[in-house]
Amino acid sequence: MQRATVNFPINRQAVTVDVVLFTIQEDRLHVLLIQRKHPPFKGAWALPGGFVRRDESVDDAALRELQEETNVRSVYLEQLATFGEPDRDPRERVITVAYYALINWERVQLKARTDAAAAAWFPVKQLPPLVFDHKQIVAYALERLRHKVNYTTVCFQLLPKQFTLTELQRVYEIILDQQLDKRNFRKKMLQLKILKAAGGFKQEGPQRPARLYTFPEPKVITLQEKGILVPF
Amino acid sequence: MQRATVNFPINRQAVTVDVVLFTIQEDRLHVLLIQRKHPPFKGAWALPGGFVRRDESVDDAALRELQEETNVRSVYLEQLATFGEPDRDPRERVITVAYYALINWERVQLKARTDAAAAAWFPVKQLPPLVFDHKQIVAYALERLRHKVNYTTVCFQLLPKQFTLTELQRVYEIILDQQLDKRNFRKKMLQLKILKAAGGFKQEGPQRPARLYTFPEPKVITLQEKGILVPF
DNA sequence: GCAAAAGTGTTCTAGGTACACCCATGT
DNA sequence: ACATGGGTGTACCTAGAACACTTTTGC
Repeated sequence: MQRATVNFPINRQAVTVDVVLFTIQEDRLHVLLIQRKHPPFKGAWALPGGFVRRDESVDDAALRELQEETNVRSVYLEQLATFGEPDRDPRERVITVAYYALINWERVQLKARTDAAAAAWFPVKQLPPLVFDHKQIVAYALERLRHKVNYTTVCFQLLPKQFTLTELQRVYEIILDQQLDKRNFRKKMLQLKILKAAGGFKQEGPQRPARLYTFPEPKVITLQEKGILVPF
Repeated sequence: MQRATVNFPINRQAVTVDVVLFTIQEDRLHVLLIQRKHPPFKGAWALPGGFVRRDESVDDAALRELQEETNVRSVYLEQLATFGEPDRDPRERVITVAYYALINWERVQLKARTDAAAAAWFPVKQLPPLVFDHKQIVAYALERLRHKVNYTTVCFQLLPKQFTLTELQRVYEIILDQQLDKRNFRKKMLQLKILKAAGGFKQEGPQRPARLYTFPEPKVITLQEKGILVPF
């Protein structure tokens, strides 16, 4: 009798969101990390995140945390998985819903937050030690991103509105960590008919200007029917 | 100052797990549902699930709920996604971590639970009205299962230890909801070299006996390297 | 001998992979 | 004229898709 009523409050849990925000800088994939300002693990690096409020959806909480760190509203954000080992946080039981997000490097403007000492981008291959199970979360996010690249258009989220085919190919190469054949890449990308020539050209050095393209689809699309992008 | 301490208890949330348990009966994919014994929605059908306890991992909570319904310990269980709209439960804010699970029809033994009036299998194509967002969760589980079938060996979880190639093909056909070519199916399945002839034969009617196979790998494997099973 | 499911190979086609040279520009 | 990255086409090969008949058994 009493058990049912006693159990109720006991079952309430702390729920957080953590976001693995990727961008590309200097030809490498980077992840945004926050240096913790408060114990536990004060000074250690962690993923941006925080508590889910009672009046917002979990997705909204992730978006909000991201905005508080980066000042950016519209990023591509996708739920990854929920991590719920009872001892993953030493203070108390915390269940976290992990997300990953992609942002074009031109749009990033970091903003220090009150409860974080500093925010910085780290190359995903050279991460500092991370608190809790955040290393595992980043590894999982990277795995998901690598898979997703093969059959969706998530890569475009890492590029500015207009980009050249070579820049696009670089994004694929950086994420997949392997070189791709230029002719095969272009052939495949263009025959998908998802890119539109922007009309303009871009010239970086003393060479032939590169044609600029845009991705007119509103968001990320899955290419199951159109033709899979896969291993090239 | 006071804010930080006040916010803390407010941020505690009710967290549940819900499991979409699939099995195959009568050549159709079925889902296990529970008829609610208590308000709200008393008498309505819902996915099996319950609160995550403070001392167990979220995965363990899903396993425990499943055991309480089916009496079965080792099922294939995979986290699907977390559903966290603030108004998905009319009583209060409940965040649920959804799972899907697969079980061989021979191993299912339903057991009525104290807080559920009844448990029953429903064809996934003829579900009754479901409470909360459970209809959406089932749809998502089905989508995941259909994808997963193409590049993993999850299907074997729906079959007994020993099975014929025709039975295996039926499982694929039922899940994908399309007919497959017998010769191409067998060719592809056998060249993956993941099946072992069990030695025995199975005969159902007045026809040639079918060779029995087993799947010796301990669990579900991903076929990325071995060769993708995909659309046949 | 007939009904009913088990079992078996080949051809065609599409798409992935490998590969090398000319083009436009700035200095 | 040369250095630099942009841009283009073909041949080969593998894997998926389509397709029909023989085998084994019970009645």
